[in-house]
Amino acid sequence: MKQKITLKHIARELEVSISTVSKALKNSEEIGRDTKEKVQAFAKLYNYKPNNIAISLKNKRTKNIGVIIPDIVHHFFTTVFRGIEKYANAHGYNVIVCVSDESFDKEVINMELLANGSIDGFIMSLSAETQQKNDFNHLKEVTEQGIPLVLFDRVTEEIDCDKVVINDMEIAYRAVDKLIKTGRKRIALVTTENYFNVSKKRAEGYQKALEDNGLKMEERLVLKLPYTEVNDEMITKFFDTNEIDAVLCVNELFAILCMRLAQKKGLRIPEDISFIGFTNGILSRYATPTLTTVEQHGEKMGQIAAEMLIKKIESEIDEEEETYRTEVIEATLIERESTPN
Amino acid sequence: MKQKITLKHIARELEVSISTVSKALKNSEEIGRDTKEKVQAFAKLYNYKPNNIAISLKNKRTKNIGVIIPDIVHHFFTTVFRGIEKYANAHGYNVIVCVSDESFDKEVINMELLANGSIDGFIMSLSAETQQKNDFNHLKEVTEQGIPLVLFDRVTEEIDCDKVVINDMEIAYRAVDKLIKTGRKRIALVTTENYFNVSKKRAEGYQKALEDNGLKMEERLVLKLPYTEVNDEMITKFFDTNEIDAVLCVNELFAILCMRLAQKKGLRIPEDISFIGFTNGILSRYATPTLTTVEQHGEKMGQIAAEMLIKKIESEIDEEEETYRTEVIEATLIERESTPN
DNA sequence: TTGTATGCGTTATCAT
DNA sequence: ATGATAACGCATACAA
Repeated sequence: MKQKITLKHIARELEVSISTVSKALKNSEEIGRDTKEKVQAFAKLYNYKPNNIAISLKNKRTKNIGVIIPDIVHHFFTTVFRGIEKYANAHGYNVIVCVSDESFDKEVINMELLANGSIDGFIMSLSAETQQKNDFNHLKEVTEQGIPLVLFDRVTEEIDCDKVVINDMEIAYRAVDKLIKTGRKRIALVTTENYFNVSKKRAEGYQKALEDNGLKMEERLVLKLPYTEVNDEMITKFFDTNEIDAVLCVNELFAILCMRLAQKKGLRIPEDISFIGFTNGILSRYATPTLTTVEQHGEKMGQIAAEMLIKKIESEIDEEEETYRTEVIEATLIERESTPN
Repeated sequence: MKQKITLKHIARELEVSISTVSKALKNSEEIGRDTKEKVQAFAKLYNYKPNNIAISLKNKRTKNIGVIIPDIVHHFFTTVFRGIEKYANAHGYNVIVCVSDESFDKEVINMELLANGSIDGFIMSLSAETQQKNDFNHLKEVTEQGIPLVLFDRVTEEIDCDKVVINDMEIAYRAVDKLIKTGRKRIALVTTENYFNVSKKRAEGYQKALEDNGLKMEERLVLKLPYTEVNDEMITKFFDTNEIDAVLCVNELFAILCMRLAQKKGLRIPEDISFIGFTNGILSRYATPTLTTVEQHGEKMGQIAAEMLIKKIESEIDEEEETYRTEVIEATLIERESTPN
């Protein structure tokens, strides 16, 4: 087992001082040509690489980014993560991921753990429970310590920091408007409990589009499903007790589930009923029929989040008069078979 | 901005020495009751938390695990990752993820970077390119340095280390055997290029099942698709030029694509043709018809990999007579609508 | 009971 | 041109 070699080893072996070795390896002008060559050759031979931890301690810079997301087995988050990882990696940063699992406690614990020197900044999306409790003290503490933070998608106005979101309201508006333009009049909204910030925004867009087109929003055309463990009955009952000719779903899975049950009921898609879902994931592309969706550009979102974070990390702005941005990414409607054209 | 507080700050403020503070916070018996209380109270008040980096440097232990996977937007890897993350987190470890993006170079670069002190051990699945090149020097260097390594799924026999795999050959055998038992005779295999270790194993199981049942394997019933950018034509042509009554696909996506095109051709599933795919992902559950698949138990795989790694990290075994295990997880056949029952 | 000194691996400042 | 020393934050063996 060849142990990792350190400056000290090289120094001892070559009978020079540690600082000479350090300088020689950095090609410092103040070291003699032959000494430099000797040291560099030896270092190459034994494959010397500086120890990251020691450098982190010295520089008070870890070159690590902490990413905290609610779930990793989830197309959208995965996509954002890819964007983060790519950008970070290309700029010399590594990524430490913690999954909050939609739990407030896990989010807090992980955040505090990483905040003790392991990372230079955070990128995160709030857990369901955190949004529900409306408790953001852990975020506040981190920002007060001067650790840069970027929130994406599931954000909160309670915290002053950089944010990346999509134009949820506008794109929901456009989606519903589009449904109306194709003659649909009884348009349902399938959503989650509205402590989800994004769901709320999407519902607003839905409502506004209806009203601007002279339709009024009916509560009974809004179905709120639990975030996990959806059961078919709720959906079936919803379709049975309402005449519906179009549906906007706040996520892909809800849309797929609804399409299935609607089809089972004998409805033809898109002739009798149209569907649009948020999250342009893999299901949308391969469902039958294929689903018209809102593309959230997750990878771009991640890339921008990473860009904002690294900029903050590397800028030397004197606290206080700090300035924060909220970047809004334009979502795109991807039209497929579930809506007529 | 309240700066992170260190032992030094506390010591200075309380006019005691750093080591007294250090010991007091560890509740050492050798510190006087009142001093301890004073220090602990102060530390709590200012929310003192030891700096992870400093501890890492001291202990030569980072409590970080490096995970290198080919792709993160991929159900199987994501699932394994979740298993790793959960287990690691529950045992006090954080996870640094690097995505090799199926590239040999990225794999090498990331591995070398992390190996310089950032992590205590690696969990990885080989990139496509690495398997193709059959070059594992980067793995060899890491293990020679005494850094524990666990390979999963895409493994190689060239490297001596712990491994976690599924019984690819057996489960492929069982799948094909099952197809035969339901009367199928012309069974196709849709696979990738066979430098993928797992694909090769699955092909072996396929062939053996045929032969054990008195059928012989025909090359023209084996379709090799490129790993990315599959085009429909290749598949269509394959179905047009061959009479086929069942298909085994080495992944979920291939199965979904094939099912679509078979249906387009007018074949009924599973009456005219059955399908079984590897990877029990989200597509399988929501495709029409739903797909019978091989469940690879990714989360369990990740959990076991993490368990093996952490055990190695924390064991004090004297190099040399080290012993490595290969854990084989039993895959399960999940029967759905794409096969008759 | 408390404090001093040393070391983890590196770099930077200041001698020589 | 080279080396000694201090510092990053913490822990611990050893003195006092």
